[in-house]
Amino acid sequence: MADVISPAKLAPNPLFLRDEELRQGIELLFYAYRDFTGEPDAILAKLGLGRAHHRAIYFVGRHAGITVSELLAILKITKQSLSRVLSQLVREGYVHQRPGKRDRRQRLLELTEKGKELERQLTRTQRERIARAYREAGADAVAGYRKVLLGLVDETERRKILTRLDTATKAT
Amino acid sequence: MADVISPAKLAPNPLFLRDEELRQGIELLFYAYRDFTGEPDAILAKLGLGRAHHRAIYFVGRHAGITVSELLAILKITKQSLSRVLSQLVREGYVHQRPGKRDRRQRLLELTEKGKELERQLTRTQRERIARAYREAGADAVAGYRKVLLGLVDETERRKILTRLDTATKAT
DNA sequence: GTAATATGTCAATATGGCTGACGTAATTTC
DNA sequence: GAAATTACGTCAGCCATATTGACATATTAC
Repeated sequence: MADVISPAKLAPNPLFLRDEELRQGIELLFYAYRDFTGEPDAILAKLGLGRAHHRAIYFVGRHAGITVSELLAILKITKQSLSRVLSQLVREGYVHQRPGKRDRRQRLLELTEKGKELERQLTRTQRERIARAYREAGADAVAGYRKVLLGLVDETERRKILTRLDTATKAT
Repeated sequence: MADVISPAKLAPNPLFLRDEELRQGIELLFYAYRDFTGEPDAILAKLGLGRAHHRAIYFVGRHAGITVSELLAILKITKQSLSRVLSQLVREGYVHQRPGKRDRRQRLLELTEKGKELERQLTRTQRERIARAYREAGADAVAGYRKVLLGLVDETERRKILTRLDTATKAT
C-alpha cells in the first residue's frame, strides 16, 4: 500500500479530468435531474399517476404507433412494470392501442386527445426549463451538454439513441 | 383555437431553441441518467442496498461531518425517508454518527472505513463513465455540460450548489 | 406442425418515496 | 427560569415502481 500512488495524480491529466471535476460532474447531474422531475411529478400526483406514467406518455407521444417492445427497449424496465403503467393509461383513456397491420400480435400505442393534452402539460414545464437553461448558456454550451450526455450513455445504446432522436415523429 | 400559432413558430428563435432540439435535450438527460445509475445499482443490490443508500453514502463521504438537516436539504426527501436509509447504514457499519460539539442536538455524519470502501467502489464506476465522456467530448464541451445542467437546477438552489461544490471536503 | 415471437397476466417481494402524529433532548428567546 | 423553537428520531400506514418467476394466448415463421 505504501507505494500506491493516488490515481488522480498518476497521469498528467487535463484539469477537467481531475477527481474533483468529475465529482462535480456527477453531482450536477444529480441536482439537475432532481429538479427537472419535480414539476411534472407534482402535476402527475394530482391525477394519481407517477413518473413512470410520464415516461410512457412522453415516448408514446414522441413515437406514435410505437410497439410495446420498442417502448420496453427505451425505458429498460420489465414488461410487468410497464404493463401495470400502460394498462392504467389505457384504462383511463390516455393511451390507445390498435393491432399492427403487418403483425397483428403487436399493439401499436398512441396517445388519445386526452393523452396528448396531458403530455403537453407535463412536457411544457420541462421544455420551458430546458429552454431557459439553453438560452442562458448559449449554443456552444448546448452542443457540449449534448455531447457529454450522449457520452454517458452505454456505448451499445448510442447509435440507437441517435437514430431514435432523428426519426422521432415530425408531425405535431 | 383556430388562431393559435404554434409557440415553436412564434418567435425567430435560434435553432437550438426549437421544440425538436428541446425535446432531444430532455431525452438525452433521461438516457444518460438511466445508464449512469445502472452499474452502482447492481453493486448495491448484492448488498441489500438501493440507490437511496448510494446517494446518502455519496454525500456523507463528500461532506464529512454533515448534519442530518443539511443532508435532507441536498436530497430533498422527507426525514422519515432518510431516516430509514440512514439508520440502516449506521446499523450495518457504513456510517458513523457523533454529536455536534457546538450543538449537541446535531448528529454529525461520517463514513466508516467500510463506508469509504463502498463509496469508492460505487463512485469508481460513475467516475470512470464521466471521465470517458469528458475525455471524448473535450474541455469546451465539459464547460457547456456544466453550464446547462446548472441552469436546469431551481434558481433558488444554484447559489447553494455552487457553494457546496466549492466547499466540498478537499482531503481524501 | 412446431418453434419462436409479441404481448399480457398472476403472484409475491422489495425499495423508496409520502403524510401525519408524537417524543426527546438541547438551544434560544424573552 | 419558563416557553418556544430546533434537531432529530420513530411509529404507523399508504402508494408508486421496480423486481423475479411462471404461465397463457395469439400470431408469425420455418
